[in-house]
Amino acid sequence: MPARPEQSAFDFGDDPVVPVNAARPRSSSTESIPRAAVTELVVRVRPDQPAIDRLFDYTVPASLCDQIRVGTMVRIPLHGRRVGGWIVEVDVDPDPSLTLQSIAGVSGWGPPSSVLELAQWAAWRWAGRTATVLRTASPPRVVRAVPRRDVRPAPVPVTVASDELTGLAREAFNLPVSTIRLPPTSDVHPLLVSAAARGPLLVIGPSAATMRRLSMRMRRAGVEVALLPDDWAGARAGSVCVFGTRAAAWAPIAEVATVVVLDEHDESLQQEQAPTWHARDVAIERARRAGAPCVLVSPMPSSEARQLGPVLVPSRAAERSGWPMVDVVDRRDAPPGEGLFSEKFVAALRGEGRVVCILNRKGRSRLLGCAGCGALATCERCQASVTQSDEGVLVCGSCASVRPLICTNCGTTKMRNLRAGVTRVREELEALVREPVSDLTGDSDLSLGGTGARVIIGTEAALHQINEAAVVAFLDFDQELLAARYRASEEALALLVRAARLLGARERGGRLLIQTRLPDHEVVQSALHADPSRLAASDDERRKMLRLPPYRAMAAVSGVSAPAWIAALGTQSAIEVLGPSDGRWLLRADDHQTLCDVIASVPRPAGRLRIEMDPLRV
DNA sequence: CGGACAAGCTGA
DNA sequence: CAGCTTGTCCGG
Repeated sequence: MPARPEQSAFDFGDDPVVPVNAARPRSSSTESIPRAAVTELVVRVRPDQPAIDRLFDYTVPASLCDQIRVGTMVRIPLHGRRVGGWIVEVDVDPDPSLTLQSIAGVSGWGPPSSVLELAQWAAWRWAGRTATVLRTASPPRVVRAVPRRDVRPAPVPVTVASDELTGLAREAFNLPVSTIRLPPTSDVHPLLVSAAARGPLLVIGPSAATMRRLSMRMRRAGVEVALLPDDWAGARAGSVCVFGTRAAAWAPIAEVATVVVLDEHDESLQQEQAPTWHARDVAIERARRAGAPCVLVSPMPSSEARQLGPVLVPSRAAERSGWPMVDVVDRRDAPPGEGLFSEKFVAALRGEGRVVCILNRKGRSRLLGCAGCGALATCERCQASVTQSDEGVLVCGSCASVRPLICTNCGTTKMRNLRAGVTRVREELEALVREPVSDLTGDSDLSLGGTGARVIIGTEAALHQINEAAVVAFLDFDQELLAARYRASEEALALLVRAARLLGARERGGRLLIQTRLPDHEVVQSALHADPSRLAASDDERRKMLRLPPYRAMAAVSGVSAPAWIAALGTQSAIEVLGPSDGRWLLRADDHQTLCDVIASVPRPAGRLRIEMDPLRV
């Protein structure tokens, strides 16, 4: 393959680049005698160590001047050692009382200036350090050169049928922030093609596999695409569509005409480690700064999205066809002893095609009772309930001590499994269908061989690892509906969305089977009627009443220096301090502006302090 | 972050 | 009081 022409550092168009001879004499009002006609170029650098949250000035050797621009990654001498850093400003007037050192070298290309500024905003918004965010925004490996790209006209979409979706898209492109409610199995490709016709497009979604697939289809449609994180240099070259997962919110593009966030409701769009930035919110701010529309897409728009802008809804018929058929198995009057296998489930199991059974409990048993005296099996040390591991021994859920399978009350070794886990249910299923049944949990490694079994039982991890099924059955959906998390309902519906994608559109005939004692629950009803607004309505009410996000801004504070920091925070009328519980405080304010400003105003003591903005658990 | 330097602790 | 640990400061 012929080598691609590489562009030299200074014929690149997006940022103002310093000409080689930019080192100009600085006019200094405090000096009456003019300095030498040519002084050295001075740059301001942010070190890549998050703990050093300051900027430092350095001179640039003439030999490196042509590689210097805002964002360039450099090595700098600092306090007797060398650290990395980003140039944040070029040609600055340094404090004349300082003697500057010279940068030690240029390591490569970095984010454009707009992303540098966005990172600084995110550091405020999620109470973190700018350098932490900038690391995410920087190339995974050193980028020495960026490909030259001839700017070509944006491709005209190959007459995408002027269907409903493109109509909704046109509406969305005229709004700063909006959400398109697209059912789980519908195809977003036409939407992306019409967005790409508007100019540089940024597409962010939760799944790397999906983003790869969508980017390849886009390429086949004649659009130049850079897929992150691999093609960072290609994205940096500009005039291209960029696809990627949550970190792509920091894609190194100077200009963007449209930003699209797919599966906006998905929790994996939020970073788990602090700062806990959310790709949706970064994307919205980014689009706002660029004057571009931000289009959120989701089969079940989050309450955050509903708060941020209008939700554009397809016709009832279109939405219905994008959800699978749902069988709700009402277990309220299940005969005792029927266990997890209802008649309807057994019938579905005996049909054709792959059956994926979901039970969010690992191991053999999560709750055991003695077959002799009826006592619940508990830990000898801490009284918590014990579970039975894959190996058959009893393990305490809270102190992890292990003991053999014996009743501490009467000495019997016969135990009744009151809440079976995946390992045990796999054996029962195998006995029932008389064919091999595979189990699949987060610990399973599918890369070796994969599971060829027709019937699969797994935790929700199975929904990420299998991509096709004729039936998906939730054996105990109440566990999801009743989980003690404030987002439990949304998380439960998100599981049904995942399941729907294994089944495909309604016309394919796949069945989504839900065993529950709460058949009237909004989550179940939303899936049954292909109408997520049923959950949305009740969710908004509840969140308003309980003063939860998005009606309030919240942050969780923990870590060894949390008590000291909370003390320094004191009592302020603008924010409410709750806790501590388990060494964790909750802060609440009317909005992010208030909460973030207060947090930023309190200096951080030394030691570990974790501030989790917009926590998933409160 | 991590090097420098100071103050504090230990043992003969 | 040397020799070592622990803590605080600060960087261009």
